[in-house]
Amino acid sequence: MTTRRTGLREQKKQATREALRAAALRLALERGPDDVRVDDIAEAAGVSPRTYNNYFSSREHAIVAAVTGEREARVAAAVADRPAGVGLADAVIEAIVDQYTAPDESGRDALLLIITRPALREAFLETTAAIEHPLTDAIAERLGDDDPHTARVLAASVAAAVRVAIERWLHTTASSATISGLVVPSGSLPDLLRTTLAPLTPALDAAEQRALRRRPR
Amino acid sequence: MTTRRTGLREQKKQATREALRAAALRLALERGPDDVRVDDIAEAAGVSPRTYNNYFSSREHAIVAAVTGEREARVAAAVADRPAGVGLADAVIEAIVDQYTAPDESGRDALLLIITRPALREAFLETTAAIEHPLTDAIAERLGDDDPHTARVLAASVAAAVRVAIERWLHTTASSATISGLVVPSGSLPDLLRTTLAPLTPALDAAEQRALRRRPR
DNA sequence: GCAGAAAAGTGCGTGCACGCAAGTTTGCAT
DNA sequence: ATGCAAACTTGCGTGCACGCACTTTTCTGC
Repeated sequence: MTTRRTGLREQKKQATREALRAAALRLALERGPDDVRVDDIAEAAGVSPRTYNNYFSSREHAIVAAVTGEREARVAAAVADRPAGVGLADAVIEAIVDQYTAPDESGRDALLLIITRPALREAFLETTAAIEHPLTDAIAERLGDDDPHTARVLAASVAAAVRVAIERWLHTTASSATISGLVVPSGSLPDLLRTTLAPLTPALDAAEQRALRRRPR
Repeated sequence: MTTRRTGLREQKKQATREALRAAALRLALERGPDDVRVDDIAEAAGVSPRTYNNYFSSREHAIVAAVTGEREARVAAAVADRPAGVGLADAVIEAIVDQYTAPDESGRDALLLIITRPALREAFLETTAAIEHPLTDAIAERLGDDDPHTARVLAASVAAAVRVAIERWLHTTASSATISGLVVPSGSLPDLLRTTLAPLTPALDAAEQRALRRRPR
């Protein structure tokens, strides 16, 4: 199940990617994200600047990636892992809530960093799009791959809704963080995700019913 | 109803924007889009290169904008114009189909240009995101602005679905265009849009029912 | 009308993304 | 073992996005 297409090659690749991620985050935390050049990141990770952007298309992506990790894969796995008994909507929503609540990103200050800088917030929002394809597969699995297009649309919609939720979360926490100093009341994120995703429940349910009717197990 | 915030100022601004759009498209058609520098576009439109990207964030956006026009505004208006009797789902879906079928973009060759070049296809896909905010307003209007958040999520989902539809359309037409030469069988786009948007109908209906129950007219 | 404010356009400098064409490492099969 | 092919890295060059400070134009209140 490990994503190991080929041996040594892929290992080094992941190692480089991880080194870049770590270096980017470390430097950003040390100096503040505006005083980090991609040359610095590349040097710290021991690769050429040119190689750097074989991995990341922007400085911001590298930093954000260090915080978000491989969340998209984890979300898809979490959906697949829910017992077949629970409804599709529940499976999807709870999987997402779980993965976005984890151990609070194993780095509060990193999250704070992201929240404050506009460019990083932007990049952070963009990561929501990454769950679309893994989630498509996970949903298609549950619907029985008869109609992969429906799964795709649903996954895209869920991803869009997650984006909206995080947008709102960033909006509110940015305001309150400005006021209260350094408080990051991330406590409301799960609720925000649930309420934002709620309007999509009927669509998920309907698709599930259709699938059951077509392929009664 | 005209977006006229202030007089002469806004006019000149729109004129410049239009000049840039036109210049970008003309040059792209003349020389092929890869041989157009933004300096050329700026020069052709009579502004400095620096001014150019006060208007467009990339060369591709300028070209695509010339073809898509202000579609997002037209979609929102079309939704608002549907009689109050028709259901929300129908209003939204048909408005979108209409606006994406118009007179086939008043320029077949321009569309063909977009379809062939990867960078332009990318930019074209991104335009779907632009309908989110206007559409949010239009949907909120129909739902009675009690809960603007629901409207937002639905609009974002619809935009995502439209993106998926166009992605598929580009995919299929790119293949068939390669084979058959210059044929652009855009005929299937409306159908594609309808089937792709269909899975969202339950969500739109449910939101509408909730609104009706809360605010029986 | 006129003065001051606001906004649009401009010049310049910097950092970055990305294509291309080597060079180098890894994998695989003989 | 060894040679070949594919993948990854690298240097270099080009075009571009964007911040900043400044000029010019348009708007607003007196």
